[in-house]
Amino acid sequence: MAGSAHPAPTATEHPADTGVGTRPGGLRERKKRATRQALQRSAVTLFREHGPNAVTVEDICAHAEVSPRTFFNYFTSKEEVLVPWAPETITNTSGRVVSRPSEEAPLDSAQAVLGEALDTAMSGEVWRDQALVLRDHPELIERVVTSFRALESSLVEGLARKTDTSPEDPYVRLVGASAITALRVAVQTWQESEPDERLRDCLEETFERLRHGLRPPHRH
Amino acid sequence: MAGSAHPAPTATEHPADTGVGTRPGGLRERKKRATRQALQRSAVTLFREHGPNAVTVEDICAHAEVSPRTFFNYFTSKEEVLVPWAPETITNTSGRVVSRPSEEAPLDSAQAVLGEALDTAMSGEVWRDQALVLRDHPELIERVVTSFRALESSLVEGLARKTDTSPEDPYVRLVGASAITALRVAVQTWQESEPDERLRDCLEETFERLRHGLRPPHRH
DNA sequence: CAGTTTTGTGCAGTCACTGCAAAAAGACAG
DNA sequence: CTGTCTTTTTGCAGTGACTGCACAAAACTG
Repeated sequence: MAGSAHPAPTATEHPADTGVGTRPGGLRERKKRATRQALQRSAVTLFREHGPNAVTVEDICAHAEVSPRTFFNYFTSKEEVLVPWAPETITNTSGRVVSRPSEEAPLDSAQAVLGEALDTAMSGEVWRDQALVLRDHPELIERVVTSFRALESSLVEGLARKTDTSPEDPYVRLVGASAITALRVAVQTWQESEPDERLRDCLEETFERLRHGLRPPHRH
Repeated sequence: MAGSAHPAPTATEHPADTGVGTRPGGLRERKKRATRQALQRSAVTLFREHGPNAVTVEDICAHAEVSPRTFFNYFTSKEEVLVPWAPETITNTSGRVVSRPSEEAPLDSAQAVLGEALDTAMSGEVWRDQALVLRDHPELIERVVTSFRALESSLVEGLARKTDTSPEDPYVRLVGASAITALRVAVQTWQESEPDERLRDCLEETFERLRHGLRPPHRH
């Protein structure tokens, strides 16, 4: 049956890579998601409680009731549980950019797509604790930065396709990188602002400054 | 002798922190610099030859002819040898920003200061190999990102003092973060450009795009 | 139920990194 | 030169992240 959807189903897949053709209703799928979520929730909770340094992978797994070895079937490092983006979000980003209106400026497309990504992230159950842990332990950014770069790459690829250039084009690269930077600064600003401040507004304001060429704000 | 230059000379200092009052001519000072340099040169060279993954701290120390334990007296992680900034550069940055002309726009001050920092880094003997290793092994950026954040912090602090605001001010933060991003993109672009391209020009062009609000370039 | 595929687990091993205490070596006064 | 103080190097023992491998357990399929 060479015409099957899976040309090479023989390859052993790791639990983390949800095979494309796996039906969402299966028990395996549900268990996999449950395990991943349990590990992430346990880890983030313990990080928040005792500080990331004091928490070992063994602790996390004890709390999630799985074997220590299993942790690394789902996350490549202890701190990866702090990544706010679903793998799917990163993958989708380039496509979302492409399907923005063609007359829209690249920076605006980036803002729109990253805004959606942020909404998705914030709807996750662990978002708040993730953000707090990262705020209180800036060293951990090291371990999370790779996922931001992945998001940036996807963003840049989308922008390149949309503007019919290459992902190596300096302009497109700068827009992508600056957009991610704006995202980071917006979140940081938002975290320190009044509780009723909306993240969407912080993001808008930050991108607005970028559009104004980072000129100094007016004094009154 | 409480009147000495060192009020508390009893504290045990680690070799990495060059005590403020140490005379530059002393044999200790020279040996310390030599050891640090030997370790860095050995590490970067071996990284370039066999790939960072295949090189252990033990290998590095064997090549530099010091004990493995000594490595961690100078660097906090194996990959820290790839940081292009001298610790001094990071420290000086805020001051350099402050001493820029007062009428200069913040983004321009940042460009000027980062340009100098880049010149300093490029004058180092290991710069080229550092850059190549980082280009060929993007995963390692994780371990270097902290030093970029430190540079960013120093930059932001200088900008805040210069514009008489606080380092938490969203505008100042964004300018600092964007400037570092521009630096990164400029270096990346430069690495892929023709060999006669000047890094200074890439930097100028990148900042120029930022000043133009990241508007799309004109089509001809 | 029997066979296949995927997921969980145990085990052994490598290696980065740390604290501690003692050895080695430079600095300095007399 | 000698003894003393300070700084740097080193050895040692330990923790814990992470990996490869082989096998057990569980889920899917017919």
